[in-house]
Amino acid sequence: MKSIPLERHLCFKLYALSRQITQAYRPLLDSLDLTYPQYLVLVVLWEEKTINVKDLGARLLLDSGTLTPLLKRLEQKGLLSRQRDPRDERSVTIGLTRAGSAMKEKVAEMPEVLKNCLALDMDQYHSLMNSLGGLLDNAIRSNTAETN
Amino acid sequence: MKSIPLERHLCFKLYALSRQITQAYRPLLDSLDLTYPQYLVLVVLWEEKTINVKDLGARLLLDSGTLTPLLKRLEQKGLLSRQRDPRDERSVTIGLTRAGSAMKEKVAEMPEVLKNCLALDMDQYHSLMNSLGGLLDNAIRSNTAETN
DNA sequence: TGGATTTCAATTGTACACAATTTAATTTTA
DNA sequence: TAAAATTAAATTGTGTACAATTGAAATCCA
Repeated sequence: MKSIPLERHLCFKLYALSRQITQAYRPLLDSLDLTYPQYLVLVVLWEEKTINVKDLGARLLLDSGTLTPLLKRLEQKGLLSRQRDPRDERSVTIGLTRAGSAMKEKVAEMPEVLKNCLALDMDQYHSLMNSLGGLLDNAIRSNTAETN
Repeated sequence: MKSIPLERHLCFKLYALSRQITQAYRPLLDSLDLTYPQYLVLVVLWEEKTINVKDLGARLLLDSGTLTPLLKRLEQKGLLSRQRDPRDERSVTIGLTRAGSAMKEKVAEMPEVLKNCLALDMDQYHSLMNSLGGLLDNAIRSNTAETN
């Protein structure tokens, strides 16, 4: 049986590219003592101001096993607060501290870093964004469909 | 300052899509007692028959810190062999066992799994493959460029 | 040629990912 | 309404990723 070379694997291109982008962000994020997933949590919080772990997980497609320790680290750094919802003690509400809000200004050059890394023009950017958006929706639907 | 919503982040789409594809592969890979990175190592070996850790790392963009324990696990499962190169004792040569070669037949439906997950037609597939290939090259070049 | 440098894999330590389980709280329903 | 079922986070355990260091071997070069 003939095997398909690594370079023809779409999954590998996505996997490798995603990691390379994280590498490109690393110098800036390191200087802010942030990891890439921690940055993504802040992106959501700059949008939402407040969100519980379940909804944050739904946005980032991450579960509490990943988020709980990550959120504790961000809390340790003084960037966010975690508190049980008094209306539903099962739920934990995440909110930004002043330092967490202020971090938004410090990551202003993130888009520029990505642009330099990928060397994409606006047309390619939007086209790729649309393709990936559709594929992500398909993949989520496909993975969510119960095999009953 | 206005913040960019998570959904407009190209990096997040790539990061999330890559993980969703791993999820789609999981049932099949689980049934074979393989992880996705372990599968990728086998993909390279089905191509090369034999390769050292350094070259394998260059192909997969992974370092020995990731590969050494991963390769030991594949060796434990009896899928590959690891041995010091007698010509250069610093180098470790990886080779497939019969079971490792035989695994190729068992992952035959991987492309079909991906196709069902993403619902891509051939044109979209090739177009995306080309875009991602170019971007990956750019990203690697950008990340490799020393900041001297 | 022999000490300095470089190279390769392994090791150490931190931080994700994610399946599976646990614990506590809420909701359903008999 | 009280037991059963469900839900939300946290916990546990395995396996990546990756920076930094280590140790051994090969290469450089004065």
